Amino acid sequence: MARRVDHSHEELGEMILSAACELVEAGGSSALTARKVANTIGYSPGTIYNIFNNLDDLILRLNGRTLERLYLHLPRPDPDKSVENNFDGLLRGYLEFVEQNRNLWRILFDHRPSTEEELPEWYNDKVSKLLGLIDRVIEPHAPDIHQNELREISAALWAGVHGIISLADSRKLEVVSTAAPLDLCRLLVRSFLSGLTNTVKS
Amino acid sequence: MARRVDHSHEELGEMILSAACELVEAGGSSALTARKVANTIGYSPGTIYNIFNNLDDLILRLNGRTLERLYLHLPRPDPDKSVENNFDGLLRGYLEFVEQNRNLWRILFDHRPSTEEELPEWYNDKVSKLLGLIDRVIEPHAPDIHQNELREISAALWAGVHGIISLADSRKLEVVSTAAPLDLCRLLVRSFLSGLTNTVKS
DNA sequence: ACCTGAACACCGTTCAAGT
DNA sequence: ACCTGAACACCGTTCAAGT
Repeated sequence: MARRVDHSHEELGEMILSAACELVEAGGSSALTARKVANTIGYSPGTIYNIFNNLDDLILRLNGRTLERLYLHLPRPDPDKSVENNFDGLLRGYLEFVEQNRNLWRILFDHRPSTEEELPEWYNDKVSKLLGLIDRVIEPHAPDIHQNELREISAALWAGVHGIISLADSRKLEVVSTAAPLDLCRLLVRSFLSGLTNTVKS
Repeated sequence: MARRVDHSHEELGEMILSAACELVEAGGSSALTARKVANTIGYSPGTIYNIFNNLDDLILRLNGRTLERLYLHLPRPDPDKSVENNFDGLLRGYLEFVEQNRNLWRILFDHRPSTEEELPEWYNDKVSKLLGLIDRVIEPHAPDIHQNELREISAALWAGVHGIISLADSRKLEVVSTAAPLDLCRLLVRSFLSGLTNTVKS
């Protein structure tokens, strides 16, 4: 019908992502549809596809923002504190974020990269930045460690914690334990870190 | 159109679940639709809803079967073997199952219980039976442990391993480590078990 | 009693046609 | 050049009407 110069390409992208964010926060991932986004910003469905390749692409950008916000929400590791203290800070920060942004957090991990293609670099960078926080907690604990080993340790620990929180979120741990997710995470982290020195002989 | 006594209520349930299983194996969760299931078994869409409450209910039953099959696929812990050996057996069995049944495994964990209602007892029993395998591996390692603590340890360890495998599956660990999931799991399990004795003073 | 299949209220995505 | 909105090919779910 019309050519509208009300909003630039970039502005439209912003508006779409904001609308998507609101819709997910309010109604979970099933509330995020191209039609609803279009409706929210007062454009037609087709407009979404002028800016994003498809819904998957849109979700990937949204998840990028969530990663960014998570990074800003987590406390910075303090070299003067103990490893356990620092890790506990990250843990509590992460759980707090999950609680406050449950639906955004869910869509962050529910989303599976569509095909065999790699995730874009800007996305991997954001993930890497987050893992860097864990590196910085563990590094002083094992100063002579190889960079590769450090990354494996961070990855294993982070993935382990994530597993507990994500299974707790889908209520698949209720059968098996009444313990709070935070306590299970602490059990995992403490034992893992305590056992690390015996296992990795650096 | 017709009353068909070709198949009993139970037979229809079987046929539907088999068809659902095939569809998921072949095309992932997005290939599982009521219409396709109906088509596969030669009935109308409405028939599905005579047997199951809705698609969620159908998926829950399908997941029950997957849990059953996973239990049968895993090796039984051997009291004569070491904890590490036994756990490695479970680990390799689990990874093998995931590889051979990727789409069924994905739908098992993607599925989030719809409302606030509890999971049915028959489902929780199947999960519990699986966790029991881990209990039996750890128990001889710490014979004087409380039942509750044992369950927490099993849960934390299982969830941790699950986290690694599930993040690896969605390629969210590639950025951070080139290590194979099995190796990351071993790192987690070994350090955790090694550190356990220092952490839990039973 | 059992099963149908049309109907309702939705989807993602495309693309010829308008301004 | 930009945006539309109708169109296509799908969804889950229901329920009056058939046998």
